[in-house]
Amino acid sequence: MGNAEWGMDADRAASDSSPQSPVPSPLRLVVMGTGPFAVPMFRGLLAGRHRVLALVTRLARSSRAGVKPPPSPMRAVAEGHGLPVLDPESINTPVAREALAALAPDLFVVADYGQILSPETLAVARLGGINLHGSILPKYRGAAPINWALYHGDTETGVTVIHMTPRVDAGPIVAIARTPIDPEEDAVALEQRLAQLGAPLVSQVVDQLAAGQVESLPQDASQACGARRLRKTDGEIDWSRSAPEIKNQVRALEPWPRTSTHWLRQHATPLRVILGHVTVEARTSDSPPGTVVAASSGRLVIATGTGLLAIDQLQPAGKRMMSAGEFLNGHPVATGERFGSP
RNA sequence: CGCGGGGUGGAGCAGCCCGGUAGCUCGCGAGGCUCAUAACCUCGAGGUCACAGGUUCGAAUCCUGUCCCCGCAA
Repeated sequence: MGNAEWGMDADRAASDSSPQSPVPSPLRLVVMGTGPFAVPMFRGLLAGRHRVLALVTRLARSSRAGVKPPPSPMRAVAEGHGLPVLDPESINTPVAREALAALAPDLFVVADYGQILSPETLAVARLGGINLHGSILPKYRGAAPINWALYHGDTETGVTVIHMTPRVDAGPIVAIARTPIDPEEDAVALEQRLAQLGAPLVSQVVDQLAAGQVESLPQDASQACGARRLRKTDGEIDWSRSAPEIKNQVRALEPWPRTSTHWLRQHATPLRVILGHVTVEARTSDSPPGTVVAASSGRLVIATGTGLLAIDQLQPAGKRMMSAGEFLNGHPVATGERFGSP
C-alpha cells in the first residue's frame, strides 16, 4: 500500500526503453547527505548501475577563525567522482528547486542530510524520495536515532528505508535491517556499522523502484517515538542517575556533545572533564552521588545514584584524552571530593 | 581578526603574577627489604623549560612575533 503511484511510474520508466527487457532502465538519482552515515550508501550508488547526477549537501562553515573547516566526507567523495555539488542554504527555496529540476531527477536518495524537504521540493523528483534512517522505524523518528537508542540502553537497533512523505520519518517502510548492539559500542562505532548495513539496502530499493516492484508497509504510528536533536546540555552528568545509565550516556553522546562533569576541587575553580571510557563497578557504596570513592593506583571511582562508576579515561578542559592514571599523576584528586555541576 | 586554556626530562602536572643555578606524582635503571609482589626503602639516568627575537649582570619566569594542541562558541 502507498506505492500504487510509484509502481505505475516505475513501470513507465521501464517501458520507455525496452518493454520486454528484464533489466529496467537506470534511474536518474540525486543524493542528499552530509554526515559520514551517508557515505557507504553514496559509494554504493556510485558503484551501481544507476546514474548519480549530483550531491546535495549542507553548506560547510568554518568552525574556527582562520582555520579551514574539515572537508565533509560526502563532499570529498563527490569531488573524487567529478560530481556536481549543490549546497544551498535552504533546499526549499524556488531557486534551489529550479537547480534540482534542471537535473531532471527520477529519485532523491537522502541520508543524514540536515534539512527537511518540503512537499514542493520532494515533488521535483519524478518518484519522490527515499530516506535511509538509523533506527527501526517507527522507533526513534528524528535527528539523532542512533544516539538515543544507545542512551536508552537498547540492545537491538537497525536501519530503515522509507518512502519520504511530508511528515518527517513517517513514510511507508520499504526495507528494514536489524542488528544487535554491543554493550561496549559507542555512537561513532554504531553509526559506522549501521551505515554499512544500510548501503546495500538502499541500492536494493533503488533497483526495485526501477523495476517497479516495490512493496511498502505503513508505519504503526502508535509505536512511534521521537529522537530529537541532541543539545549541549544532554552531556551534563547527573550523578544521581544509575551507573549503567551514565555509561549509556557516555556511549551515546559521541562524538558530540560528549559527556562531561566537573571536578569540584578545593581551593581552585571547578575543572571541567569530559569522560571517555567508563566501567560500571560491581560493588556499591553508601556515599552520596558524585563522591569520589577511590582515586589511587590509576583508578578513579565515583559513586552514582545506584552503583559505582569507574572512570577509565577522561579529558580535562584544554587537554587531550588521557587515562585515569595519567590524570591522577598530575591532579591530586582525594577520596571524599565531589564531581558534579559547579 | 569570535572568546578562553595550554606547550617544563618517557607520562601527567607545579613553578611564571613578586626574574637569580628545575620540582612533584608516576614511569624507567641499579641495589635493598620480603616467601613474594603492581607494595615498601635507597641510589641513579634522563630536560634545547614549543620556536625566534628583545629587555636584563642574569629569563621557564618580563616584552614582541611565530608554530602547534585543546575547550567554548557556530
